Amino acid sequence: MAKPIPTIKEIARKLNVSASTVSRALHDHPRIGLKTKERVKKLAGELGYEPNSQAIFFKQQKTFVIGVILPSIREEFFSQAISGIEAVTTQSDYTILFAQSYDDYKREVIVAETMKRQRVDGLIISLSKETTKLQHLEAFKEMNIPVVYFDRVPAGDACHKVSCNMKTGTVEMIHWLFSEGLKRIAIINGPKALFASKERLAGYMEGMQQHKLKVDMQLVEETDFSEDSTYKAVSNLLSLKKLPQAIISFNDYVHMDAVKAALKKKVKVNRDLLFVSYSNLNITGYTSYPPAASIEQYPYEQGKMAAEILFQLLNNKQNTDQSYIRQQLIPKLVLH
Amino acid sequence: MAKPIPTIKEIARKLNVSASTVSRALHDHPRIGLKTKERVKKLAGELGYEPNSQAIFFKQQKTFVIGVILPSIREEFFSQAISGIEAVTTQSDYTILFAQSYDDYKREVIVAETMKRQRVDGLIISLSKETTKLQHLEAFKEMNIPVVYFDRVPAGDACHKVSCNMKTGTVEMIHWLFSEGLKRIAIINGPKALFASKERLAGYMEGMQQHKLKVDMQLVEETDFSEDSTYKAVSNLLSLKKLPQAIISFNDYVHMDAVKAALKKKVKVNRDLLFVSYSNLNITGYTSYPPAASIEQYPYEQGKMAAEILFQLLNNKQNTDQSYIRQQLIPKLVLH
DNA sequence: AAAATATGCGCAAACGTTAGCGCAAAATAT
DNA sequence: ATATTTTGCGCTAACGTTTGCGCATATTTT
Repeated sequence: MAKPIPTIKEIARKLNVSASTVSRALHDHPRIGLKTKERVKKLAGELGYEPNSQAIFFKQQKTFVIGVILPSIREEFFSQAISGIEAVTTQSDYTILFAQSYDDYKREVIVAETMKRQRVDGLIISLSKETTKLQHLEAFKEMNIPVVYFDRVPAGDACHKVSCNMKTGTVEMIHWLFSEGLKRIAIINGPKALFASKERLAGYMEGMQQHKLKVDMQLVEETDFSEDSTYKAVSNLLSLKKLPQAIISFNDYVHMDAVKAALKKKVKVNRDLLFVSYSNLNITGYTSYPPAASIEQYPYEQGKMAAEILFQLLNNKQNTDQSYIRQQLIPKLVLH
Repeated sequence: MAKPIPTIKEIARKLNVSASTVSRALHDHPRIGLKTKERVKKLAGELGYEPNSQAIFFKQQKTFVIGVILPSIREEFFSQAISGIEAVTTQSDYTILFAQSYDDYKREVIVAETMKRQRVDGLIISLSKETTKLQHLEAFKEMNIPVVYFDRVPAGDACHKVSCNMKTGTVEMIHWLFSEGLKRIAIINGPKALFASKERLAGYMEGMQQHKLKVDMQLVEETDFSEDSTYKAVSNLLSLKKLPQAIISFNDYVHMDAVKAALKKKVKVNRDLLFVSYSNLNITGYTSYPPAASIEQYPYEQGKMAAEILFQLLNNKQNTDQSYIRQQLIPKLVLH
């Protein structure tokens, strides 16, 4: 019943040869005779032999597995990103050990440790929004396991990372809004701690200043991404004496909640008040009020690039070159 | 520079004790003296020792990894399902080896083989829509690796599976449509090969017959899930002499494309023609024309149940009981 | 015919960890 | 004081695979 999983040893025993001969025969080693090779391969086929990667990788101190930690796969942004990663790993016969942090720092630490124990060959991670300390990830460096961050990346320079330059993107957005004649531009930003929020804010400031528009901090709101929090932000903006003419939402999800809130307040969306956003997700195409413009952040490409950088690091094991790779994608403003 | 990854051996050497003592000390084995335990744990902490799961699992012939193969994580249904799976695996210190088939049979075969080589302890899979042969998965059984199917399950009885009873759900849907006074009910079904399509069709037939509505096969269309294909299906339905009063779409994605098509044809969606669907995804809440009713298929719960069944099988390794576990969830009709 | 080379295969060690067994010394019971 | 138990630890083998080395036998070159 519980048929034993066929091993090289078993094949060797049945064929009265040594395990090394079987191993070499299966790998077409030149020093093994043709007849022996055939006998081995035939039996291996019949038995349905599958090499035990666990054993091989254990011996080689390599797993051919890379860890991927994302905040939440339910977000289209991340599900596209992981597909980009997968596109690269598949080509190199790597597999993905997957976990979500659910934007929970503690969980991120736990799953990171699990992956460390599993001896992933490398790690690709997009940080949880709570994450400020990086010890759990520094530990990978000490074990010589390369880590590549993407999208939600740490601020410092001492890491490999891929991200979109949201500052540039935001400046471009402001340009466009200005060219449409809109001057009172509000922004619903993410939590201040997020690097992504800082970038957006910096871009907002710069864009406004480039057009000699004075920055009114009443127009800068914040959301923790919950629907309630976004609702509050919209309420605040709509209760200003001088109403904003445009609202930039942190991403398409915030955008959708913001529109929902505005509709409740009887705002004529995209007529009285223009809504624009980041991410450019497919789903907004199905909604009643897609953003008038959205900044494409290329999640698939970001994932792909992160994976490519990781493989570059894996193949440069000698690590002669200690510099850090930092790639920035130029986001694109997409008009709808 | 390339600091060696700390091992038990290294700790043993530095402390002048044997490797077995270190191993036992770290596991709080009663036969190890208190002082020794402390010395070992202290050094292990300083060195940042992490047990090498690869080695342990190799020895134990167990990986504490389960494979998960899904058609596409971009679909909210599957991203919810994997979260359900993860909720269970986390509790048991298992990790997820993840891959997508992209609804491509060949890819499904390839990733299944990779997982076999990686010696996953078990596999959870939702079949690609192209999959009709199951040899690549039968191979797992021969290696005594349990396989649990969910949602897109094989038709036969000889497997463990979790799914929603879409026949019941469809009958219920017809009941409701009938109670709303609608009698000419069309359905845009999925590819005939899919078990899910067969179930829906069976439910459709039964529902119609229960209300003495004659089944007009002109009202039964089919889509391969591409936007074009769905567009064609809608066109066909709208060119019938007697127009349908309601359209049941295979899922919410088909529904959204169907609505898009209908709008192009100047149909007053949900007024002249009622659109209903399956899946009850969150995103439809943000769309202009959410389905008037949708059948909740509990993806999170399906994933969770599949994982629970898998663990049940893993813990019953003796496999005394050779029966197959088949769970059916009762779908719920949600009105919008 | 002897020497050099090529061919075909086995032996043994190694990767990191665990667990059964055994052995000495210390502690307890007789 | 002797017998028994307990405590603390080391030795060894094992998991499946790969690989350097070595040893025959077979083939080719002088």
